[in-house]
Amino acid sequence: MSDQQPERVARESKRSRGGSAPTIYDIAKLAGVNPSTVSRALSQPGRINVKTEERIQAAAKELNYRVNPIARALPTGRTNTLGLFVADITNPVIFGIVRGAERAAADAGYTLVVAESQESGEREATAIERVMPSVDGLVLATSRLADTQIKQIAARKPVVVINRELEGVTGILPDVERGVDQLVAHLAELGHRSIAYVSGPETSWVSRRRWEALLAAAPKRGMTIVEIGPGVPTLDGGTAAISRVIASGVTAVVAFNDLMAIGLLRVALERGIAVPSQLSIAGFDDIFGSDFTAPALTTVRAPLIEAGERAVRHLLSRVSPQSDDRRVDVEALLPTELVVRGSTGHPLPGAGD
Amino acid sequence: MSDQQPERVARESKRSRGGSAPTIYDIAKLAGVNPSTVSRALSQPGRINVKTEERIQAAAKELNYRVNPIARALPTGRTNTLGLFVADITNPVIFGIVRGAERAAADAGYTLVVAESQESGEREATAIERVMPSVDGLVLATSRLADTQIKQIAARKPVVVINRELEGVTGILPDVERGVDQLVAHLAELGHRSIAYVSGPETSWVSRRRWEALLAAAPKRGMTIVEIGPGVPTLDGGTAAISRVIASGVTAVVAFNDLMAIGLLRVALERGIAVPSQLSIAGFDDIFGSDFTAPALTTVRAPLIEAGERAVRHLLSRVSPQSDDRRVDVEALLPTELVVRGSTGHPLPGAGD
DNA sequence: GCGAGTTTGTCAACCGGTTGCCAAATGATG
DNA sequence: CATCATTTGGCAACCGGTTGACAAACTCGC
Repeated sequence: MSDQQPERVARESKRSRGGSAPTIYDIAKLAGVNPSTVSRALSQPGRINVKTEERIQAAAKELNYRVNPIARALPTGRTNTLGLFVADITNPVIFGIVRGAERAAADAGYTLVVAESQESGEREATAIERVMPSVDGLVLATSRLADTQIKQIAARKPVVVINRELEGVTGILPDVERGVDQLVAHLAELGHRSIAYVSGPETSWVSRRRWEALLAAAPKRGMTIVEIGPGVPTLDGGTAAISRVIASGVTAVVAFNDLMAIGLLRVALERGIAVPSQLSIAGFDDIFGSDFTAPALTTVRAPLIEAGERAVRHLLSRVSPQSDDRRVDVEALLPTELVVRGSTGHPLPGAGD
Repeated sequence: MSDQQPERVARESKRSRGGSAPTIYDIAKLAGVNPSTVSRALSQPGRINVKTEERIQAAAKELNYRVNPIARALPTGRTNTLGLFVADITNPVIFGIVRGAERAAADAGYTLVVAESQESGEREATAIERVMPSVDGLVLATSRLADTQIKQIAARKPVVVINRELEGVTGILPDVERGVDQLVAHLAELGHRSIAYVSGPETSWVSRRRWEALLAAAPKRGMTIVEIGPGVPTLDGGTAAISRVIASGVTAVVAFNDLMAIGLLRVALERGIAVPSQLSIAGFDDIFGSDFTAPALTTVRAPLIEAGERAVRHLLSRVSPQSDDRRVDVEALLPTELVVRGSTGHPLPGAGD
């Protein structure tokens, strides 16, 4: 029976009436070879006779062929896509991470899916669940998930977390001590003897780390330090803390992040507190806009773009080991550094008393 | 011949040794039905006997089944993914758009792919080409592509452009006149008689529109207006324009966007020019941080989150018509409004002469 | 000129769903 | 109880690539 390839014929005829994108079958027909040969020619250069390969390439160009990533992903399981999950995409701390990640992914020919959990662990879990099957790996930048949840996810797909330490999961971490030491030294040099730390969310690993680093550094310089918080990591979280800061009698306050620091700065100025002479203020991250304030904000800069880049590059090295010769150094902590601007200065004699 | 289902058997046995995610075949086996029945039960509730459907649901739950979006996308062509393309993800104007788009997409169960062209039309074209087959539609937020290129893309997939007017392509546009009228009226009221507009990139549709609106509004209030530019839409672009602004002798300057306005503000203060008494400065967009400056920036706010939301919602209505009853009103322009802060004020007598 | 070793390209299964078609089962009706 | 209409669910093709196995064609040495 001439059961040749009825369905194939049907397909060709359907295809020939244009419309949808060209497939390797179209190329195969045009070049007079088998579809699998086309597939090899396109994805494994050298596997095929040069002459044939050229013919196929020509046909592909003529049809303006683009490989269909979805069709390719199905049998291979490789989607050439990475997922980036952030808690709040409008938080300027995120921008740098997103940019670095996007750039590193695009450079490697990968697509980046960005999802925002809007500070909700539940939303985050849902989004991850949905995206999981169609990505090769995930970057969790400011996860609101519990450690165990993250570990479960990491057991299914390669995961990199940023600013979080988790056993068995690669973390991109800042060298908190470095910047904090610089900051504390800077404040000590200016003549401050007492600091307050306005902390961020209770669950924030970063906030704890910053506090611990301050707690270790301050006594070494003969300074006292108190913690005020926890608070929400926003402008409002900063403004809300001002009373307690003032009540504490310190001459310098370090906020969990720049947003809170700016909130503090604003409300301090509103209340007629001179910055920095009556109260020095410093933040963390050096976000966009932190030099817009008057006085501009002293802050401990974190290399956010590099964090995003490194996270993605590490993920790529795990996803496609051959891709990059130079392995990403995940172990090394990201260097943080103090950026001195106008919001810190010598305390007035008697300030803070 | 008992050619029963040799391959299926092989598959099952492979699958049974765990590892990969459960499939509808696993569910089918567990529930004792055909895979196609499982597919129907899961994607067309009601098509199947209630009793059977329940059994399948139970099996799915037991196996913790998640539909594989890639496998689903292949035969249907629907990926449940949208693409968002921006020129510069660190530009604060973008943040709102991204957030609005992400939220609207997530709410509809869609995944958002974000790609950054880094101001390069070529990169943008490449990224679009790569992502195109795996998205159901695209939002171009700050495209650097030529009109004809965009039209070609729009012919292949649903496209929505933001802040750009293009025949045959849906555009989400701001009501520029509204905010500009308010701004010009505000300046006139303060006593200004001459304005300069520091324009953005030559190719920017928005910059042209803003200039046209100013050009129309200023004379109505008996004010003169000059254009200075084009310039790059960044802080540096603003600072670079200061000499020409001063030379023009105006008492008020309106910058293409907030970044340029802040650049102008900074360099003006550095040069000892009092703001606003010697020079009033205003911007556009009301980006994050535009109220951090001293004085805070007067600006024409654009509802960016809504722009992103509306873009995606419109796209969704085209992609899955049944999804939403209420159609998105794309025609309506997004209302812009003046936000008065400290950077505009009465000109000093003799200022600008 | 012939057998061994390589290269090249074809066959067909497969990834995990979706869906048109149809037969069996069920239910309604006379 | 027979007949016809309606559900219900199975079969198999299909989406567009990838890839292991293998046969045909080609190369080479003796």
